[in-house]
Amino acid sequence: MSSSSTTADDILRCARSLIIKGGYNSFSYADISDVVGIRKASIHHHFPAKSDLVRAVVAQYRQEAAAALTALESHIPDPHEQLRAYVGYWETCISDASHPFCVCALLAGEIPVLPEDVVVEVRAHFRQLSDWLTAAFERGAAEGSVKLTGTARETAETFMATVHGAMLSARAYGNAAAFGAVTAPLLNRMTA
Amino acid sequence: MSSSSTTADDILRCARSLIIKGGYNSFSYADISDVVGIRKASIHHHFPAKSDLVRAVVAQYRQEAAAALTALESHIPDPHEQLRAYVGYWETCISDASHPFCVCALLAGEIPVLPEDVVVEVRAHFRQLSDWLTAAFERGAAEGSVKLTGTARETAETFMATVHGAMLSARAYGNAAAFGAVTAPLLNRMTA
DNA sequence: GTTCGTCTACCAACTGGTAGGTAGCTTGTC
DNA sequence: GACAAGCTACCTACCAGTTGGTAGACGAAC
Repeated sequence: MSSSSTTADDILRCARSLIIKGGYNSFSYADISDVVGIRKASIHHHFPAKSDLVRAVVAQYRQEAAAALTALESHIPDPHEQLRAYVGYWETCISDASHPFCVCALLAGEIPVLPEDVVVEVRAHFRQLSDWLTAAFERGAAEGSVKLTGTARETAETFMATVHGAMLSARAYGNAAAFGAVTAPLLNRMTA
Repeated sequence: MSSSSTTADDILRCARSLIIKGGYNSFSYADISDVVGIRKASIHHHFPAKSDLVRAVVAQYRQEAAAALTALESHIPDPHEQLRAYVGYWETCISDASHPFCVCALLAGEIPVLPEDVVVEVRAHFRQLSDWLTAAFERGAAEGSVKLTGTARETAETFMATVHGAMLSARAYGNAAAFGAVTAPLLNRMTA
């Protein structure tokens, strides 16, 4: 259970990037089999059903996101700069095409056709991110470095939605710069 | 070509609502066959390949959207109220669950796995909507009823992204009210 | 008498998933 | 130190059901 089993990690990594490409129904165990260099049946050994695999991908993603947001909080004291760093992270991911979409934002669009346990994880990610953003806006407003529109929660929800919509626009236009074009006014407006 | 062929329309309508549910790869000709009450092979008579069908769905959707936006423009003179009406339209669609997602916003997320001709249509919708919003913001700013953040184009792109992200949030939370919670601050902030 | 819409009957490829076997490692016991 | 037992990770071989798509026949309508 410690570390040796890199195969399960390889499968998770591969599944993640396939999900980012086109969601739950856009990939199969055969696709993973090709990339990881393992037989289809062996994937079922690690993740009995497809829903198990995708749930594991989202759970791992959420854990990493939580850790990254906590790290960001401890490295950057100013809430305004934290929000900028969050957006900057995605700007980098999109422009180098390494990880050009939030796993949960993509899966959220497919929720009506997703297995229930995956839906639960996706929903939890939205709550988690909204909570973090709300806290940042609250501190920022208290310190006077950030301007709210409505409550901190409302401002955070609007902020999150805009970032997700910006990912969609970048894909639609086939142009990574579209992400920055959307988020730059968002960040500017944030300043009191 | 005139009107008699309602079957093709039935197929288009059905395909549209299936796409709204979960995107390109979440439905099959068999699903449509069940709903429309026609054999799979007969669907192929109207739309030889799946990409033809989906391209037609998006093309029809774009045409309807263009007509609706034009109508909205002629009925509501004030640009600020036009933008409010646009958001209100989606708020209604989402709360009565009749049509709870923009076809093109959903497909945009899946672009890397979509047939090229569908991608072209989706991209065209984003341009079309962005143009309409930009024009509204330009007029609104000129008349003083709307406040810009950056250029009219930038403001429009941010506005569009926020509305799309709000659809995603409503799905993720499983709560139609989440759409309004995101868009209310968006509309309030718009006021000079 | 040809065009149109639908049908039945196929198809190969792929889907997620299962059954059963095997090689290698670890563990407990004599 | 030998050896059986159990476990893990992988394999081949298979499954039924579904996928998008085709061929060709039929009746109705213009």
